[in-house]
Amino acid sequence: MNLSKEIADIIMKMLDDGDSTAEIRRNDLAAQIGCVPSQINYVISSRFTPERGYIVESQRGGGGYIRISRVHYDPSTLKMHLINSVGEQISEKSCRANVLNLYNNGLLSREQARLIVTATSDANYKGLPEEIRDNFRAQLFKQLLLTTMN
Amino acid sequence: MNLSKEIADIIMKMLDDGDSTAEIRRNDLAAQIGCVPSQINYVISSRFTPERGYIVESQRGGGGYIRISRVHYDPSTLKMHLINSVGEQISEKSCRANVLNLYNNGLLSREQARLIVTATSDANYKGLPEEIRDNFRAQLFKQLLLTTMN
DNA sequence: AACCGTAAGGTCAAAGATAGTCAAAGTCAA
DNA sequence: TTGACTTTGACTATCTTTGACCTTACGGTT
Repeated sequence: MNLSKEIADIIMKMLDDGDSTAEIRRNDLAAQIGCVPSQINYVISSRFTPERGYIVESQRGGGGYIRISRVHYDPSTLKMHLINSVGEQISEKSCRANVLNLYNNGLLSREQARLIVTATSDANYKGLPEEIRDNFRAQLFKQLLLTTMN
Repeated sequence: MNLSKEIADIIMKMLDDGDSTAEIRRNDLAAQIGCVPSQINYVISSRFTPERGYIVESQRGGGGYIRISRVHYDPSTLKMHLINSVGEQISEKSCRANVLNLYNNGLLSREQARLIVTATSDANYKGLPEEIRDNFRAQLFKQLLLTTMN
């Protein structure tokens, strides 16, 4: 297992244990794991992002800390944001990434995610003219997202 | 036996052994077999495709991996019969009726049924040439049903 | 209050570690 | 001979790890 995952797991564990809040001392954690302190920052900025539903606060100086908390956004708000941000076209890749993201955030069930990925896969667009696939996908993707709301 | 088959066999074996999931490290496997790493990609993209019931996830960088999982389905279900009975084309109406039927028989969750109806509605096929809509719908419908079979 | 030293955490870019893509070359059966 | 499938490797993209240097906070001292 790589360092980043190890660190992420530790933080996750703390979040699950307590009240959805993990407070760490960067240097101590780094020393405990045996890595450079900035590695902690890397893990936080790559995995505990606001998009994934985390809020991070920190304080420098003596008695400093990093506090990570998990928040729950209103699912339909997030989905509406996404729908609005998808333009007239979307690539298969980008679509898939968005679905994965929603799934990881618990905004789509596994079943839903799977169906949406299938419905927006180029593999199933055989026979559709290349130049309209991304348009069609965008249209369908937005509609499918809407279907998962309410 | 050629390389590709050898690699495919190894992955198949892993899928059979465990919980229908095989996680490999591309470079290691390539070294073990004695081929270039990209050969692994070739095997995966030619044999472990979504159409054949596999889902592939991967991660680059340190601690990277390729994870292949199989979605299995029970061929004796109504779904399989239905899939086999859907030909090259299907109308929106017929499609909807089938979904409703599956739902009423508890073979699809409400969520799933809703998504499939949306994905196969003519309302979302604006921009698609009339003459290919039913073909397209049939193709997508079958694939979506497969996706729900896991 | 102003200053200063120490104790945190923050940033950023380079180096390292994997995986992905693509096209050319090879193989083999029809 | 041809076409589909396979094999290779150069090049690319992405994620991780590390370390040098920067900024901020707190607590004494003057």
